[in-house]
Amino acid sequence: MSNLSISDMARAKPPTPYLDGLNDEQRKAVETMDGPVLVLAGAGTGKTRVLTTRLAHILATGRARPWEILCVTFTNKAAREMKERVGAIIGDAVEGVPWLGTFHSVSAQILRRHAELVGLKSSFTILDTDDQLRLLKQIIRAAEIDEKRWTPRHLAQTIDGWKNRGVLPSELDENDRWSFAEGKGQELYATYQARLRTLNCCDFGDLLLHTLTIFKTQADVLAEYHRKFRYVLVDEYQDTNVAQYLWLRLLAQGSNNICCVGDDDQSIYGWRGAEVDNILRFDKDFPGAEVVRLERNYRSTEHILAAASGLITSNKDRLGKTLWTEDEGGEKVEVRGLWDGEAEARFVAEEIENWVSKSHPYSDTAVLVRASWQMRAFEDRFIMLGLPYKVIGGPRFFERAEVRDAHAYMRLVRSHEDDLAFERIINTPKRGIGDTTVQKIAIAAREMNVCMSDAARTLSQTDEIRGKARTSIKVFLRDMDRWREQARDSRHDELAEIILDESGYTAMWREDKTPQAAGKLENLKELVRSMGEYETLEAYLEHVALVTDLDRAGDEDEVSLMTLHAAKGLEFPLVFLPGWEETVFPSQRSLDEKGTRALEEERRLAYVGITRARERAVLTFTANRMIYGRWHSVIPSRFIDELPADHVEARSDTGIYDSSGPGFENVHTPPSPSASSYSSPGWKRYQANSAAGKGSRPPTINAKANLIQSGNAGDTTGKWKTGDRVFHDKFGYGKVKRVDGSKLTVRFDKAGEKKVVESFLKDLP
DNA sequence: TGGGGGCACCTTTTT
DNA sequence: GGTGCCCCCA
Repeated sequence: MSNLSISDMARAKPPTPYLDGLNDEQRKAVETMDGPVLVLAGAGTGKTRVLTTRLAHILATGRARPWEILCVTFTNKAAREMKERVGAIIGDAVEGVPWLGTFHSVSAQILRRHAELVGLKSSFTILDTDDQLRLLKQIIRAAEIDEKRWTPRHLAQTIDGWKNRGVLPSELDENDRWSFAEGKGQELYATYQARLRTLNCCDFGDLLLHTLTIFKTQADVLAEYHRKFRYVLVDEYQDTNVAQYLWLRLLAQGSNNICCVGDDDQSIYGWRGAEVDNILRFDKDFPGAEVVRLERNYRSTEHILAAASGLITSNKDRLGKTLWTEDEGGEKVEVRGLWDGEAEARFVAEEIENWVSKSHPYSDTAVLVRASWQMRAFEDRFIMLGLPYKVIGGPRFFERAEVRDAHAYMRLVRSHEDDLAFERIINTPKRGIGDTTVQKIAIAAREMNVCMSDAARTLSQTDEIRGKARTSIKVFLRDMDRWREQARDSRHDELAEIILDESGYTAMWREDKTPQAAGKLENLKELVRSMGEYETLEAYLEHVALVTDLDRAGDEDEVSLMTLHAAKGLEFPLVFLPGWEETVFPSQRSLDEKGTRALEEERRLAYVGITRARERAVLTFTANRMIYGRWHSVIPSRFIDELPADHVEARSDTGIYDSSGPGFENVHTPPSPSASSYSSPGWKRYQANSAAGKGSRPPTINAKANLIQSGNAGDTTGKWKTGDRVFHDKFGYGKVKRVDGSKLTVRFDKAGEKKVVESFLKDLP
């Protein structure tokens, strides 16, 4: 391993202006070459800058030509950003970095060149989740498995998990085999793969898995890529799964020049198969690896950084970094307790208006939630106030039904063998071709060993299918033939318009009087427009298969509302982090499923959240939370306790938590679920379930009105009787002394005070 | 075949 | 609380 020192390099090459302004650690990360390098880049330390500069540096110093560099990212956004930034440094030559892209797009490129090695044609289509589920459903039905108990979704997840680990059907171990439908998992997986091959299809996982198989089994192909790729760059290494890791390791064996950039503290996709372990054992996987730490944060003020750093030290599985900033002081992280979700939304909206009134733009602020259902309360409030906002990562354009229908038409025109497309649109719009007819066609197709279009053609000439269905099929097939004819000599976007029109698809939505219909028509217009941006139909379809959303103009002055996951890589001067309550954040469900590992991942999510803030981070929790129409009495997140007190300022508006003194240490944490007030049968059942690894929701506690009855988990009807233990927002815990219609007399523990709480029942919302 | 009503579901989701 | 899915009925 020869490691040139920085001065050696400076001597060897002329000064390089793009290196100006980098700090020492960043320079080291850019210039350390000739061996594996792991750049541990903390939040806000200039990760993307280092990666792009490194790529530019390799090109500028003539170490490799653009097509000799493999550079993989996870998102299209990151890939695009890199292209732009490298372009800005070294000029237009980037157009010629053909192997810069996402894991999946690079894999697709490779796979198209060698598809026949895994039994596919190079024109294979990339399936989306919807197609995948439909296919799996058919397979489960065919295997006569109870599809209620073993759902297609469940199978999709299981198979995805296997693919993420790079495991083929034949390679499953005993444990895996039994993880679905009493040992039938393996067979189903094999059937699914065989079906995909017949249909000449790939799902997302296959793009990587097939490429991996080729690398593993075809030494000459691998050698070709070893010769080709002299440098390998990887972004967000902490999010790689096992398949991606194996893929990278095989490719990097050639040059041994691999540079991975990542942050173990920001690994938040474990539930999708990402393995933090990959980054944790980098130096063992790649012997002689240099590890460069980027620890200077350019984003946040001292308090924000310290609060986040303090929190993340509770994690055991981490390499450890000490982030620092020159931006001393600033505002402490604010923690606020609110009565319920509505109060929380009111509070956040008010704070945003305050901020804006000090002549800041709305776009300075973001609300980051754990789960998307939390967004609604904020949307309601924002709409009521007329406060401009946008939801980031909402329903995806290319996943909308109407867009997918249109794609199916195009796919079927392109290839009449696309059975999935055929099934999707044969009766959309309604043509009187129902399930029975489709089933007949499917069975005939299987018997004759032809595609469904061909089977339908044959059947329509016999008496197998009669009446309306028969004429409809004939018309449909004739239309298809005509469109295929037209496809030869018309632009694909114009053809799309013709097809949507003539098939009656547009008309279907025009006649639809539901409020959504107008939006659907808009989307179809947008679809035709975006098709026009691609040279060919193939290029367009490849693009939509690998890209999940259209770019939206992001320059409007609006508050951003999104999940914590969607916030990775972004930053805002003012960040709100609502819903820091046990069961919500950390999410009870992920804890139930994966225990400690999940807890650490939730903590990393908290870390990601706080580190999005440049100037102010405001964290809120409530006492009562409405989840799926039920009230839950909730307690503050353990993550709040884990924040270093010196960097936090806590206030409470609820009266529940003792706010008599200043400072975080005076916030009274209510009893945890193990404490006496939560020792009801419901809680016990819940705890037993959790311990046994079974997911179950915490019991519902009646929290309507201003009075919470503690521990009546089973009974949520709001019946009160003498002796009930109660909890009041102002007076704390107490005992019911007398019940008189809607009037309660309660003695409160703390003050020993007797209060008459009137008419709370009739105030129920 | 297609529409209506009952019912189970309900996290995060770069590709 | 809202939605998508399945079954049953016309």
